[in-house]
Amino acid sequence: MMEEQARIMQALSGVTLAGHSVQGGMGLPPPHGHEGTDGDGRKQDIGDILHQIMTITDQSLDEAQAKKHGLNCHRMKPALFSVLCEIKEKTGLSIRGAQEQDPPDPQLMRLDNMLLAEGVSGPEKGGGSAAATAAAAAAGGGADNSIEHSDYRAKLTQIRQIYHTELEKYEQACNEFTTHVMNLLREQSRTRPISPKEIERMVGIIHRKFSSIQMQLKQSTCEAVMILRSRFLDARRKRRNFSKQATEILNEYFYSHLSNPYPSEEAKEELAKKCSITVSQVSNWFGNKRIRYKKNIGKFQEEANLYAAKTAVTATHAVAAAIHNSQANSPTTPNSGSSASFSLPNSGDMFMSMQSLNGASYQGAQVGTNVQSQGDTIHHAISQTVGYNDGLRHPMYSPHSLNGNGGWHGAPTPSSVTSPNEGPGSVHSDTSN
DNA sequence: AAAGATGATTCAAT
DNA sequence: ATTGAATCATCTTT
Repeated sequence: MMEEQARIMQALSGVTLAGHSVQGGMGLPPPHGHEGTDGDGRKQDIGDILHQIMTITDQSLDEAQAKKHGLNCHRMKPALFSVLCEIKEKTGLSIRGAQEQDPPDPQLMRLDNMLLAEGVSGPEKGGGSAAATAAAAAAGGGADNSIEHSDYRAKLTQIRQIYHTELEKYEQACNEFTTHVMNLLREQSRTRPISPKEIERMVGIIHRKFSSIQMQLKQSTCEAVMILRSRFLDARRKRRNFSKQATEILNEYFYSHLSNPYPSEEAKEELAKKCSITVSQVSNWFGNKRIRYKKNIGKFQEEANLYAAKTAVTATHAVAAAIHNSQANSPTTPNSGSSASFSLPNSGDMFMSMQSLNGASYQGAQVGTNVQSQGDTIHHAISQTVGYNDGLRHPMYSPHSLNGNGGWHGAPTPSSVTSPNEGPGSVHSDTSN
């Protein structure tokens, strides 16, 4: 692309450098064969001209120069010139009015904006890194990536350099070309009337042409940046497993809320903070976890037992305290005390953990009234607990754990009392670790 | 290198 | 807007 342009420039400048001579040559042909012959056989004209140019000799050049000088000094010249001016005045106006709009190309603006946003066309250093970090933040990751960034930034800098040098070349070429054309026109203006407006218009045309070329450059630069981004910043390509700790936390939450593993927005935020990942990553994780768990519960039993036991250890205290609490002031006062607000309500899951710990022994001594209704969940827990107690689980997982029809969403625990109150009061006290 | 695990994305349904 | 399901692309394990 640029090469062509350069070549064209080369050629043109060659012509213009020899400008005087060529003009002389142009004037050389049949005295009446001037530049207005564009009506019919243009190709033939070009062929003729080429032929004439090829056959120019020094001698003929001198002759032509002499002739030209003669014409310029002709006594009738001023008069003829003014006539030409008049004619032009009458015919030229219509042309001029037609091409007088310069709408800012929306496409170009879009490209410009994007390049600016991407830090390609902006200021040298700050723009690039700012855009890079912004993009990184958007892509998710957040904290870990800095080494990959340097690579990305290096490539981006490379692109920016190429872009700038090319742009500069374009600018320079445009300027050179413009000055050449203007020189040409000025030279010609001695023999034919050329108004400044016309020159201006010509310059405008040239600039438009060049800016369209620039747009191509910008376009391809944009593409390059996009490709680079997708290569380096697409999180899918640079997948990093979460830290052991993070999966630990997530799993704890998941298995301790197995009856309804849909963390609220707040819970997600808290989990995200604890795991130093983003909220959407938490959502992803739970989405994947749910579907994969449901898809093959057997495979997750061990894990489930593990985390059930783990949370049970901590939950036991809580539940025990709660039990104590509720037994202490069973009559009327619920549990609005300032002490641990283990709002028993959400203990549907806690209870499950208890089950895991104590086996079915707890069945009779229900705390409040609420737990009974969690039939399905309890079954689930029990089935898992059995496997856990056996040490090595035989494939005795109960596929009905998810409510037979499949689960969480389709039939959300037919229970009436306990679980629904996950709503306002449940601050999701995930003090599970 | 093949197989499995895992985080992310896409698409349709709600 | 959120979710389930399928799928992709990568990482990890075997």
